[in-house]
Amino acid sequence: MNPQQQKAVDHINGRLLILAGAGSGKTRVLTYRMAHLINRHGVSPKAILGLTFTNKAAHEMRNRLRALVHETTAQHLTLSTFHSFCLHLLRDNIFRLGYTREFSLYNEHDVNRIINAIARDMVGREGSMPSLAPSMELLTWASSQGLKSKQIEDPSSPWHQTFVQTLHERLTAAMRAYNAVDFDSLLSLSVQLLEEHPEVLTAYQERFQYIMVDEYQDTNPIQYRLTQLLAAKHDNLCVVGDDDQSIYGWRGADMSNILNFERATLIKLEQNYRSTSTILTAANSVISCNTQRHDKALWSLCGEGEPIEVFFAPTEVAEAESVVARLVKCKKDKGLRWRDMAILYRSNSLSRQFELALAKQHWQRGERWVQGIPYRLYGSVEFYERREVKDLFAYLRVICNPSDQEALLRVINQPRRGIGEAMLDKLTAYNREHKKPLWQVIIGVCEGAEEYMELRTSMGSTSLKGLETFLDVIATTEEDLAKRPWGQALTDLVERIGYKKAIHEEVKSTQMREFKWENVQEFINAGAQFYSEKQTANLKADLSEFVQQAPLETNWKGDEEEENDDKVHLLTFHSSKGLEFPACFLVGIEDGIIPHAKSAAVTGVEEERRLMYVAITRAMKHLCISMSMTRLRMGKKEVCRPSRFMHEIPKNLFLKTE
DNA sequence: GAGACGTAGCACTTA
DNA sequence: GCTACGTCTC
Repeated sequence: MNPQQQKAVDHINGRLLILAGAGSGKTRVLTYRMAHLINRHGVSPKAILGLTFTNKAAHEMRNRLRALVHETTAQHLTLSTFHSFCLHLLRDNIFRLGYTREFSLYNEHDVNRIINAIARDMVGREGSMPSLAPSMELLTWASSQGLKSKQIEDPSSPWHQTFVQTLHERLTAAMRAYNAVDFDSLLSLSVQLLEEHPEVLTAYQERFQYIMVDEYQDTNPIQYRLTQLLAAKHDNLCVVGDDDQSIYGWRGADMSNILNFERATLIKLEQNYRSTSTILTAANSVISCNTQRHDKALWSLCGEGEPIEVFFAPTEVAEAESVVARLVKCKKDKGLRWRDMAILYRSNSLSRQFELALAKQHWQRGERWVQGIPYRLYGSVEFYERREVKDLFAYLRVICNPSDQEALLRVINQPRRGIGEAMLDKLTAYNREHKKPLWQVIIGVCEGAEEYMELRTSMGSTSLKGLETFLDVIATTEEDLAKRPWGQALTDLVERIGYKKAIHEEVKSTQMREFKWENVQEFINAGAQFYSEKQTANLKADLSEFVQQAPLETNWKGDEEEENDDKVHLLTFHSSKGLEFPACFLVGIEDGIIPHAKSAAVTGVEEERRLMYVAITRAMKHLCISMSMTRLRMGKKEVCRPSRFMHEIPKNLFLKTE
């Protein structure tokens, strides 16, 4: 521990702000501080709460803690993401707000589908749909800020303001009717619950005597309120972050939370243990151009190291090929493994050229020449997001929460069973007009209840049969899950709906088919494993727990397995935060890409500069920055200029190459 | 002929 | 993944 780190560990009471620069040992300080509280001050591990933004950070913290305290002690701390913490809080208490414990958890994609449907209904069947992108953006913003419908503003267009307010109102009503909660309302409902139910708040306040928040610069107003509420009694709130690494303003993070943290002791961690001084000088001089920041400068004892390599390529293809050639050279000359190297870019679309170049490249493995450098592309579709997985989860969602109309519509005709759009329109129109849950409308139609006869007779025999089959699948699966091991019940579900055949018919390439089928198997395995760990008597409670945690679980296969693979990393600047690599290649460093043309108007150039800062500070020893002089955009060749941030790095740090 | 379904074309900031 | 459009089926 350096003196500042030690001070942060020892300072245990009251409000503490730790400004932890990139690579300054932030996680180390946090975990030592937790261990210190337990070992030295006799604090119960159950009284400690650590909130993070990613599962990875939470796992990492617990893992490191295992080395410092007893294994079982480490299990007793609450170390989780904001979202997962709120999920558990709501599971126990959401009944107080009129939802049931089996509520469905929607991700942004689910919500967008609902918004689309509402907008379609508002515009009318015939009317042409305006682009919903601006409205979606405003809605997302509103929910990250915890706004009510009437508080949503769009100064530039009164019409749009009203439109979005109405959308928001109807969306909120729909979510309530579906007994569903999205990622943002996971947080806002938790705050609402704590504010409206003092007995719940008191219980949480009394339990958590020491609260620590990681990546505090990324908190939004709701997360701010949540931490304030939880910490109000004991006031032992320690927040850690780096205002210079605040790169999520566009999704509602409010930097003033860290800039104006009240009544706090301030400790700055400025010694960097990651990078050479050359890399840090470059990073410092870029970030010092920002005005809104706590003043600080990173320094390191890692030595000066190599200069920063810079090159211009004539085209994006040439840029990718040059970068890949340098990877090979790094491996050969510096003895780096593939996994020690990363290609970083501002937007996902830039990855394509590099994937192609990596696949083409020949290199020497041992005695042999082989083609294709192995790589790991971050930000590809998460397991839970894959269509087949999402479909199967949707069946389970319908079983534990039949009000979940989004899930219902997703699988009612998947695989196809003859219920088309026209029929679904009729059903949902009835559901809206008569304010009956869609699920009940379907049951009513199938059973031929009096009030549904008119609707029933208007439907074709194929559609009716399809509905009956669907209801039967749901009922049988529910019975199965209640009395048999889930592994078997889920296998039967997949069999019953003929999913293998459906995949076979729908997907052309053998490789893709196999991939999808593997995902189905993986889904069944996940269910079987959950069942073997749980096995309580209450099916709905268990099933809903299984279903609810899925969207929050981002790494199904586990990071460790992936991290041990020897592969080059390809990732965006955003997803690189918190990581480090011996060699980093920053590509496409051109004006319009970074700073991004669309960003200036939204979150301003300072956030883009912070993003550049984050990217630079990922590099430990070797940093290479590249750009292309031309680039294809929408099929047209355009001339590019180097990013303005390049001019903010002292020239003497550069080594220009071809 | 209505409705279901298959196919082709397009997508371009960041989680 | 979404939309528009052509073809197939009840």
